[in-house]
Amino acid sequence: MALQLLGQTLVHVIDGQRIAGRIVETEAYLGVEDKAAHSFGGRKTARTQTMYRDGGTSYVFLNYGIHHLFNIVVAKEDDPKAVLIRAVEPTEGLELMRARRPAAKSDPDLCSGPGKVGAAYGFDRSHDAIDMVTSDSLFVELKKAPRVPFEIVTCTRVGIDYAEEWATAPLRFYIKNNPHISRRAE
DNA sequence: CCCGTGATTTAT
DNA sequence: TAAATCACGGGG
Repeated sequence: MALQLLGQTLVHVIDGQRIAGRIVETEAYLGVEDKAAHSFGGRKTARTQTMYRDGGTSYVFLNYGIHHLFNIVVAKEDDPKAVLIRAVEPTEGLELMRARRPAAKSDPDLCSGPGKVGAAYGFDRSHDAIDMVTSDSLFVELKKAPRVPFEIVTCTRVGIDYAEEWATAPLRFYIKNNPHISRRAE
């Protein structure tokens, strides 16, 4: 699912204004087996319970006390798998994004990282556990085939060195040569 | 390189 | 109740 989401459009409507962008970088978190996942070992707490919802639910959590990271739950109920949206190529609402991300030095820097996406889209804990299938303010616009074909790079995930053998699992995906990703593999 | 920042989790 | 942890980003 992390692969299918690449190239699709993430939309957030605030006060009738659309913030949108093309998903260019994702990471998969594979539920109870994955030592890097919040739901590893079947952990079900106040924070992680939204990971146990049905696919299409948003999962937003606060990271390092500063950043709201946006994920999409992707499996069936009680199977806590999710995809982290790590980077987006902005397409609509650039002015709103710039206002929310004063530190960004250029447009490609607006959403080139998971914390940046959270800030630019205005996400916080109130955006957690939303059913994106029925929501008219937070959803993914799906296209059957990408307008422009792209190559995908597969590599290891970022910032999970503690996860032992799972730290090297090839579960990060991004669109090759896209200037809006957080960082290149090598 | 180094550090802020604070909810969540896990250890006493 | 206390301490450690952490799916990051910005500034030197």
